[in-house]
Amino acid sequence: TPKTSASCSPAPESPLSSAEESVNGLAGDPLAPHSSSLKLASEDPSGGESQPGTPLPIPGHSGLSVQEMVAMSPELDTYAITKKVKEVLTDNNLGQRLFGETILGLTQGSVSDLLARPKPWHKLSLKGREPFVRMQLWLQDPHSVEKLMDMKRLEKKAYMKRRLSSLSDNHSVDMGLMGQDYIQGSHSPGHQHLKKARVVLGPEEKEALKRAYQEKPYPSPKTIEELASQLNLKTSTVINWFHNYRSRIRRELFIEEIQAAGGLGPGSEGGSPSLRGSKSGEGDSCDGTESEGTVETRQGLGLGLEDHRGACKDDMEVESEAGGSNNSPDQFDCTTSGLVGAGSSCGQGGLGLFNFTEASSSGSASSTNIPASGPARNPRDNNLRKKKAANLNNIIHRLEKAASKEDPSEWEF
DNA sequence: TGAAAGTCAATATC
DNA sequence: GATATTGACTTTCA
Repeated sequence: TPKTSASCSPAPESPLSSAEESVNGLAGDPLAPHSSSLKLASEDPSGGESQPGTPLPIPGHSGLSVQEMVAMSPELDTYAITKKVKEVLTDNNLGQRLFGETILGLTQGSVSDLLARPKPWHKLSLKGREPFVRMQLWLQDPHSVEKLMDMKRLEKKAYMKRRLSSLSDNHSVDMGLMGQDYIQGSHSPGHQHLKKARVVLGPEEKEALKRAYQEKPYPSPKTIEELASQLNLKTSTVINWFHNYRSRIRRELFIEEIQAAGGLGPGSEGGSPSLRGSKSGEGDSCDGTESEGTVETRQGLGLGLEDHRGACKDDMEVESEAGGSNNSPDQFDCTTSGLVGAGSSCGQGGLGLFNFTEASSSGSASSTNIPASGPARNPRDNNLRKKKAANLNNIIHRLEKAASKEDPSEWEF
């Protein structure tokens, strides 16, 4: 995991003081967290642990529901947010589980996925945007880290207490450990759940499914049946696999595109996911039908969290507008992704999360996502192009097939 | 209504 | 022990 040290990032003890400064400068912003104060579960009089599904209230915005805040939020750079969150968590040795359960109301796996493969803002539903808004607000809280640390300490303390009492009770069974053997929420031995056996597909099965996907990303029920019987799987497993694979490959391609857009290699920093979003993967990638906005700074936040809409921006165009990849990762806070817009100056005069700036999504000019020409900049680029070409070929193939059949019911999509 | 999005949670991996 | 992966399921959306 690459760790970057932000040249103008705040000290770990106050990771986002610059963000707060910028936020506090927003007089009149109804959503600016002026008196930002995360209410951690440790502050909960009940002392109860925060669980996924019961995220913390949004600090400083008690009058607004999360949904309202999400709806009012300007476009956020999800990639920059997750990058910063990862950085703060790593720097302060805070785990995804604690962060997820306390701040986002999500499980560790979801957090991991979210942090590793954030989707572009404009591709997220309102629900999907919620964790990013929460992350953003968390980042804005100058005491976010210490509160989470307190939480961690409390958890550890409670755990030790449980261990100790179970030991002193001299139970034949260690209740403290036993809970782990039961499905969450049911630690009673009397409710020993039958854990649903998890289907684990073997390499050959996966390979076969992938091959089938290459042939037909949207297999017909008949094909699914055949695949299921050939591989000795349930049809629902095959259906699920295709759903998941389509969804995940789409995200993978998105990440690759981001890196390619910035001329970056794997693991490189600096590309913004929202530079260019695309539906890719199963052949519905940007085909010129998706509108886009102009690349324009949306908001600064003092975290370099500008966002850029550009679903199908030409690679070279994006590269030039984005400023290429010359920016050092060290400059993240100020110049995330090399996308610094007016008003973003690392905590000074930056804009808050909910400070609406000039929206740019209206003026749409469609352009193909796959450059008709232009030299590939790196092997990853080539790879991406090949994938895109394959997808387009797939679309063309299906269209041709469809066109050759008069009866629409015979069309296979 | 079907596909996509979002998430959980078991399990693999580091 | 923490994080990553992924099959399954629920919710949302067009």
